[in-house]
Amino acid sequence: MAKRAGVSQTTVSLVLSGKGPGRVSEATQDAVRAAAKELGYRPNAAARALRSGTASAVGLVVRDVTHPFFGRTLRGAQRAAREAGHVVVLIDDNYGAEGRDSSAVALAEGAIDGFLFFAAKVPRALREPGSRPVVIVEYEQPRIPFVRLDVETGADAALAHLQQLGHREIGYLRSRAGGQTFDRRRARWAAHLGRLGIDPEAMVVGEADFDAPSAMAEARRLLERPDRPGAFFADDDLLASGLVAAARELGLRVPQDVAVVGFDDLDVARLLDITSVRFDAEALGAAAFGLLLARLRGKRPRNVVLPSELVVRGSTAG
Amino acid sequence: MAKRAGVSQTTVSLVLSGKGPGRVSEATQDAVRAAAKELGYRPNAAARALRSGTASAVGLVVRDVTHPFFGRTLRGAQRAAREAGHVVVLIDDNYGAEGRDSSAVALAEGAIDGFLFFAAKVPRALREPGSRPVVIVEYEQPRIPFVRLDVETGADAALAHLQQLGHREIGYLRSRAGGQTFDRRRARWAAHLGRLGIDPEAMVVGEADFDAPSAMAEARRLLERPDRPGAFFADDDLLASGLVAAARELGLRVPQDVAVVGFDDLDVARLLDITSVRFDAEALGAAAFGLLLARLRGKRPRNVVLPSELVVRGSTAG
DNA sequence: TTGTAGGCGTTATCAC
DNA sequence: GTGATAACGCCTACAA
Repeated sequence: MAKRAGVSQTTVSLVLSGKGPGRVSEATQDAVRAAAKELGYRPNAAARALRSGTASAVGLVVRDVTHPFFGRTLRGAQRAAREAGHVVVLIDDNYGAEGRDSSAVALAEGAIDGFLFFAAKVPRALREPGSRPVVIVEYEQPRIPFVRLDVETGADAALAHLQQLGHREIGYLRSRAGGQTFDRRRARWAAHLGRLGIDPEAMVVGEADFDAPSAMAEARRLLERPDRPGAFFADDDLLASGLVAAARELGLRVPQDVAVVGFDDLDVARLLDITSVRFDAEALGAAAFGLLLARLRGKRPRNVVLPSELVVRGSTAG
Repeated sequence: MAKRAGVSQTTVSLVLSGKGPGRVSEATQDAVRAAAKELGYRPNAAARALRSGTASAVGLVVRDVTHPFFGRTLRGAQRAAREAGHVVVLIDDNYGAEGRDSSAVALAEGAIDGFLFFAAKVPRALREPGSRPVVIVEYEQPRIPFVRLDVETGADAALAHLQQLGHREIGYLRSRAGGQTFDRRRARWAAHLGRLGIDPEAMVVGEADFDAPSAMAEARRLLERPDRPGAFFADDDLLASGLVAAARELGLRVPQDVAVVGFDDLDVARLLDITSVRFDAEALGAAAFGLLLARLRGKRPRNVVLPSELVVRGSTAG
């Protein structure tokens, strides 16, 4: 024990947990800190968690850690967590059909103070009263605080932009992985076409996974259809990139033959010069952690909706 | 306590920690499990960690969570960890100059069994005897087990491929973030040029961050130089993508005017049709966790070097 | 096959 | 301003 070095034990706890000032003399505090440093002593987090009932750790459940947008969100959450002295435990359920409590969630009881669900449904076990607080990102469920992006405004801006360029018919490359955020994009697209008197059901629509081979293959299929429209709306920049890359392969000119808009403003959108609806992913992650922290402190935080911004590039307005 | 429901307490521990068979009767086991489920009881991980000295959690320290290659590595590590009943705690030091112990490392004492360092230097505090086990990924330090990629063979294959296409002079777009893995790439490039009697110091070389704006800006600068060589070697596919995108902007034909090779076989390499040295990122992460697990079990595992594969695409052999 | 008792390292309460 | 003491929930002898 480090107390050997100085004099006491309670005092060590007081000093090292930041409750020294006002209770422990400056001299003693310095002595304790010096001894701790010398012995390389660190308070045991497990013991602290057990005794205090709070672990300074939050779990982050995500469906796909490999998506670039998530990486940025993760960074935002992780930074905010660190600033608050918390740690982030990662749980990748890889689109797993874990209707019941994920094993990791179970595993972490007592070692995790609360959960952030990223675009994933909260299992029943965590919805019961008395269970740990939860915040959802990019998803909504009754009675659970959430942070999400204003995809509606973003989608409307993108669609209006296409209309302004003279496009009436707009195809759609959707994400195979469903989710509320994509449902919202689809709803705006359908509403937009509806206003123009076009039946969305009759439109050219495809579906792909979030990876280049899948996106390109599906994009090729769509672009080769004889009824291919002059513009495409994609759930995400990876999918939009598939469209642009496939168009080039097929010898179609972008934007003259096909215009494309995507979402998220990923690096790939800049590289392929794709018009995109931008969101601040880091802010999303940080806001999510902020809400969870507030909940952990017993507050009832207000939900957050972050704005979007349309970034026009060569894939629409060459 | 769940023991209320059935009969005992020791028994609950035995059953729920999987040590029931052979010590506890089937009937009692079932009763315990039923009661636990009914009460929604979960063993407290903090108490378990305190008592047993093992937390079933590993820390993963990384310099940049947003890099796509890391996302895949993370998935591999996380999956392997979950299969072994462990959890991954993420620590993003964002290229931070944390020479001393990162606060997160300190924070996690007693709640983390060991560390995985991804392309990051291990702080002194963790190198001292008696501290928690560490495994390094894509980096080497004396006396610390590691997993890394065979970048040398990959680089040689890429350089030989360019030579075969008739390229003698090869420019280089480097990563601004240093690291052993990039030093190795550079060494092979320099050796290759040296063998051809070319001074690497006199070659066209640039440096950029791992993001599209930075890569494209630097690529533009390199491609506009009058002494621009006919081929470029890039530390990574993001940087290679910057070269290809900039070349297109400048009206240069790829691969006729500029050939480009990158590393990692990221999605962006497929989208931009870039020749790349592929590695299995998930296997890297899984192997790293495997080594750490072995160390946690008191073994002295053998280091791992994973192979590479050159994927030839249109950026070199159109 | 099951129960009892002690202690892991902290923090909180209460005396001094 | 500082020190003793109990308890957080679990695991592991050891006893029954």
